[in-house]
Amino acid sequence: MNEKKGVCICEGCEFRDVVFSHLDDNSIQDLCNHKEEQSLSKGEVINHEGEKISNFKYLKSGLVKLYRRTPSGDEQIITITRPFEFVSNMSIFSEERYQYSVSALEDSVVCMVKLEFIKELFLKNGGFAMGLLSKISVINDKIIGQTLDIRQKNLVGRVAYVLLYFTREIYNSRVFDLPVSRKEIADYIGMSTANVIRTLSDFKREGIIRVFGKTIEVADIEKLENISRHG
Amino acid sequence: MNEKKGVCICEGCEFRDVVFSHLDDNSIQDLCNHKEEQSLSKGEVINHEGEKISNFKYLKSGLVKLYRRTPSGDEQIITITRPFEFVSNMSIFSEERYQYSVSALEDSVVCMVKLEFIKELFLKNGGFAMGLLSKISVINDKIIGQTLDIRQKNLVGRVAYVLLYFTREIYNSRVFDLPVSRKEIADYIGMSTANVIRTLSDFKREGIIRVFGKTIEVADIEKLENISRHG
DNA sequence: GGTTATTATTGATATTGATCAGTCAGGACG
DNA sequence: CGTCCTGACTGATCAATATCAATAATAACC
Repeated sequence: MNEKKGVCICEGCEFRDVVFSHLDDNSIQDLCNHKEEQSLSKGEVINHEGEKISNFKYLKSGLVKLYRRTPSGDEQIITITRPFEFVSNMSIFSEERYQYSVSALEDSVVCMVKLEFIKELFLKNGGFAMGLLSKISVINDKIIGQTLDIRQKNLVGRVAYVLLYFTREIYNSRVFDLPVSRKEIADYIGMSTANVIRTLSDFKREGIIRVFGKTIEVADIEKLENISRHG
Repeated sequence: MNEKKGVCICEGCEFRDVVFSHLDDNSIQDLCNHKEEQSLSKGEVINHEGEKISNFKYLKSGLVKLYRRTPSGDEQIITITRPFEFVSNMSIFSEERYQYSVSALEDSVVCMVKLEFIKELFLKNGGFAMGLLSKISVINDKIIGQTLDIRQKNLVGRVAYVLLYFTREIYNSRVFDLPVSRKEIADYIGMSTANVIRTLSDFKREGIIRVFGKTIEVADIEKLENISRHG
């Protein structure tokens, strides 16, 4: 978990456009001086459920999962998301502590700024505040929508749904390396690991997907969409 | 659907403390002059999924359900909530149109202000912006948490969970009139109506609840908690 | 490069929940 | 007061999914 401080290359940061477009160059420079970057390897945890929130964080590169632990000790994955979709946890302004954990599914870089600093900015600058609120709302809506989508489908529909999610939202490619284990897919869609595997095997047998180790190719995306829609 | 305009009794409004505590008396008066109240009878719809968002709305009194329609035409209830917990839809600042529908489960009063007006206030007044963001975050976290809680339980656990939800969060009483049909409970917890009814009958048989028509009394709340926790 | 530990896979079986069909009870209304 | 209609309820059966157990395939590690 390697940390760099103050290295300011914000000019090229994609996130700038999303939330920070309301800041002038001075404010951005100021922000840069307050930011820290953190490189994380696959598997490392970014936030722990229950930990005190002290930084505003966003994902600069990589891929993360947002999850919590159920009373029975299982992991429940809330969402999987890539850069700029993920702004800290949702609740940074309303809660003292993280509601959920976040960890890296691929090597990732997280950018962080002291929460106090962001709060001041938020209070001073209405445009920034509005941009941030919009961003957080969109993320929340996405999570809620996803959860409801999944809830309303059956096993095969859910598996098809995640495959399409990786294809479209995460990798934007019909061929990709699965960044999660079968068990993690199961934790995400709320089904048993054995049945996730079985369903993937079925898809393989029917020629809907091809599997080479961790690499998956979606061969028949229309069929997958149909299954996801009607499942 | 009866509308009153400009009647300003904001001094007594509980919502004021929640979000509007950052406004001075003038701003509040100004806000009052821009607000409209709407009385709705049980069953009436407050927002339609897909409709254009033009007002900031909050629930002054009553009880509402937030729901959407699945592709197959079933209703999927996202949450059931009482006054001050519900601030318009989440996405008022990020989306053009409502993502979900909202309708009244009991006679309700909704207070509304033109969205433009709230946006201006948001831009001008950082404290107000922060208050609003916090409120929206809390609501979102609650919805996400609830949905995850439900997802992770089995049939009996889910039914126990909603009964406890009504007891604790909605009515704060072990005796209450169910504001929803059995089918709505089913749409809420994602199970079939028949099985919801069966489970309620089981609870009745085991002496965990008593049922007099629409009225429910939770007789053994510890047992219900156990079922909810382990179910 | 062999050994060990995980993770993936599959089949058999047990549970859980959905569906279907039918009855019942209560309210709305002529 | 009867009839219609809707929501509540129940039993029987069927379908979906979980669980358990036993290998196979991979990855991790000395």
